Amino acid sequence: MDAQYDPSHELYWSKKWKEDHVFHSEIDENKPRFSMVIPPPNVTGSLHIGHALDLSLQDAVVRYKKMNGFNVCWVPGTDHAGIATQNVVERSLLKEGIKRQDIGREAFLDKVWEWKDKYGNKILDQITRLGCGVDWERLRFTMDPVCARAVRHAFKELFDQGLIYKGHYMINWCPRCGTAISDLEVTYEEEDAHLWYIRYPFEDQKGFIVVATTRPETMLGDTAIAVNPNDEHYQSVIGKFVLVPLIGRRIPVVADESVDPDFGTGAVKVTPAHDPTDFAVGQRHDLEVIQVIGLDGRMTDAAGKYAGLDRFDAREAVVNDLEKQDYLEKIEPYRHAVGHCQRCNTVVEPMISDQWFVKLTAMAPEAKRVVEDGEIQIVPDRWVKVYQDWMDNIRDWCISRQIWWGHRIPVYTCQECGYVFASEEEHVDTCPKCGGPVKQEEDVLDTWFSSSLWPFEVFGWPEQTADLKYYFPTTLLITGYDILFFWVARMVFMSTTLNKQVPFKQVFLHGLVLDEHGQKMSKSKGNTVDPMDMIDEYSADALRYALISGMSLGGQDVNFSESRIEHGKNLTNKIWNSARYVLNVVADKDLSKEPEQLSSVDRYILSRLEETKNVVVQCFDSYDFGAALREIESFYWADYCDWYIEMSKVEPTYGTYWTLRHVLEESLKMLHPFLPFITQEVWSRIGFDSYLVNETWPAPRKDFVDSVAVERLSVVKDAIRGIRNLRAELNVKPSQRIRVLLQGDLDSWSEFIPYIKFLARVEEVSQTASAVENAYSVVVGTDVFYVPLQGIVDIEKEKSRLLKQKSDLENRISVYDKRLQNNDFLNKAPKEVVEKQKEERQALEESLSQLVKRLSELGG
RNA sequence: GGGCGGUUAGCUCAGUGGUAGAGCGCUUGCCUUACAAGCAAGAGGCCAGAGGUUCGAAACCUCUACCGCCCA
Repeated sequence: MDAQYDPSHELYWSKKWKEDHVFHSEIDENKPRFSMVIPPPNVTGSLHIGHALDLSLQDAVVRYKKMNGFNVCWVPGTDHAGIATQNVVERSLLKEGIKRQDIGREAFLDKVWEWKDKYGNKILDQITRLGCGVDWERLRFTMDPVCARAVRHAFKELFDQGLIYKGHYMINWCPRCGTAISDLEVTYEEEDAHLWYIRYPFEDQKGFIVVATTRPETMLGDTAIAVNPNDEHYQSVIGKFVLVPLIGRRIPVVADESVDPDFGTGAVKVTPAHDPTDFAVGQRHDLEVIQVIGLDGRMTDAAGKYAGLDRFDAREAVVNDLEKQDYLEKIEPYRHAVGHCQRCNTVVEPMISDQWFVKLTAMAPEAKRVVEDGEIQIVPDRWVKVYQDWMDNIRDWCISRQIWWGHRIPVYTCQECGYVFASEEEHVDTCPKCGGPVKQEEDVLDTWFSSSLWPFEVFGWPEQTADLKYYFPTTLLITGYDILFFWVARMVFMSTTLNKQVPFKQVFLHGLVLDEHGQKMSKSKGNTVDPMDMIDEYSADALRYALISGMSLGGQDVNFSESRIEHGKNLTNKIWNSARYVLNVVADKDLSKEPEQLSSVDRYILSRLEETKNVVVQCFDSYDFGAALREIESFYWADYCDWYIEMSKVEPTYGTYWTLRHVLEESLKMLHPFLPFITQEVWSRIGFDSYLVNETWPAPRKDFVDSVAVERLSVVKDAIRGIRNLRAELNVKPSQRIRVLLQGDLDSWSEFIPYIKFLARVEEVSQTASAVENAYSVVVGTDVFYVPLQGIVDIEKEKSRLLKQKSDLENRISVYDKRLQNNDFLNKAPKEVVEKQKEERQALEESLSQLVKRLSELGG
């Protein structure tokens, strides 16, 4: 084994796991079941750091559950990402000067499939590289025939139940993507903008009414002015008519409750075609709807002389003309939230059009109930409230997209009789009623529609397959809180409606990965981290370490830093070298039998191992993965490597060798969910030809719990640290061995003297009945170690050392005294706490009296 | 406007009512034959502020300030 750990074998193991179907699951009624579906990543995408965290966590759980005897099934797959994928292919076609319309729908879709077949495996390879133990034989793509079938079935089912409908409503339109998008796909950003105050003259030309707007270009589509019915200023104008500046359209002043009297002048313009609130006002007052902005973001013919202008150019032009013609009262700076397309950041245009909707308003109560009743447990539970609030304010979901790549809406209209129906069949040519020709809807479904069926469609739904019955509902879902609404909630809607069952029993929502200063990563900030670069530079284990060790129980965001991943790399090197040492030492030993004799030091590390096992299991069971990892790491590095391995070098016995090896093996098992590669590699170096993930999780060994040994060792460590500290302070060369005299019960120390000699570089420890002249001293409890040094002992230095220790002790004791002299404390605190405090004070007091004695010997 | 997080060492963060921990960074000394990707020893904190509950608060409650996120 090399002195430095080389992670290049990671490639070997990830390939082996896949080739040997290590993570393949089959139905097995004799084992407890654990099933989970991967949040399917975008097939056009590559792994980003957020995926890496999400996948590392899932993999850790999968390995942990598998080692605990579960029949684990983790289903992998990718998402067809309608708009994103279409964009990518459109862009590449455009390089050849081809528009998708030029080649038509079918040819275009062929191109997309070609593209997918060529590049769509990238992210799957990356998942493999990260070490993920997914069931590759169950790999799914959301456009697979089985998923397409599921989508059609789900659609028809919901359509027939009246839970999907087509409607003429205001939706969010992205002019760049050329499609409707859902409310969730709009992100609002605060922007510095303006409020333009525009004069609308009354039709009799006697005065005008001033309205404030952030969007002057939409005035071309104004069909009313609205004021609040209770606004005294405007009582007299309600019912009157004004003329829209620049175009002269005659529009009424209406009274509507929705108008905020405190906004602007208290009077607002109403453009039903281009604003959701105005749309509602328009419906209430039966106003005309004039669309002045087209689907391409340019002004329509209805905009008169502005027709053809981009909406933002039109804004400038309109403002310009208003100013010229003296319709502009004033301009104020104004900060407000502007909706952008989540995908391309284009400013979203509210637009009225015919779209398909899922009636979430009808489905929300059940989705709410299953969480309320605990049928689904959301962890951390603070998300429950967020989820419930969202359900309380739910709006129907616009699912139609004006693109080609995706699941085409399975609704047909008979060209003869006009019958409209949804079908589950892949192709429908004739009307089931009259046999006439039918025409299918052109639009495709929101990608999230198929994603919402993911946890059951991957098991063959709607067929009631054996897999579906066995693996569904899934046990756990792990994903980031950022897709709670996008995905998690929608799966609940779909499953509770279509299956009358929850899609998963538990959801763990983790935080997002931020940069090292807690900033969101973004390309424009230039602070993104490519996980594959990190893997290349540091190893997948190190990356997994950096991500998971940064997690805390509350599901906080994880700050990613290179220093953390570097530490992960150091940890793997530490594991490597400690294993290298141990394996070398035990190489020729037959350690098959458990030893009959164990030293205190052996019992100490075995007992600490038991404590660690307990904590780690508790952490896993409470989804505290970061703490689990930190706990094992600290046990392995601080207890096992820094103390036990070092101590094992002193007069090793069979028990020592056995313990060295035992703790190594058990530690490897506990580390395996987090660092699968190095642990597997070392496991094989031990000589095992098994996969570590198929080994059994370390079982508790109550007989190894030995608090006395742990307590003894803590004192021994204090002695060693004390002597080391003394050496360091006095600049004693590491190579120089020193003599030590113990004032105290040598017998009680005898077992540990060899360790003290080795670790504190002590030549000899002998006993002394009384204080030693000309020596430094280390007080450990009631005992004193004297260290006479050749040459002159600096009495003043020794005194000041001891005085500092004395005042530290006195300070600590005074805190205890304050507490123990307080009658309220003595009466009200639990007895065992009082006892413990007394004991602790007593121990400090004993050390103090030794110090005082020592100081008086020095004449201080 | 409504809601949710956060504020602890220079930086990034853990912390379960009983006078605070880690990693990185810093100082000092060590290539001590597992590991310099390491070892040892150290320095460094009125736990954001103010009230309250409690025998006792970094932790529980209330308010304030600031930072961040989500929703409208």
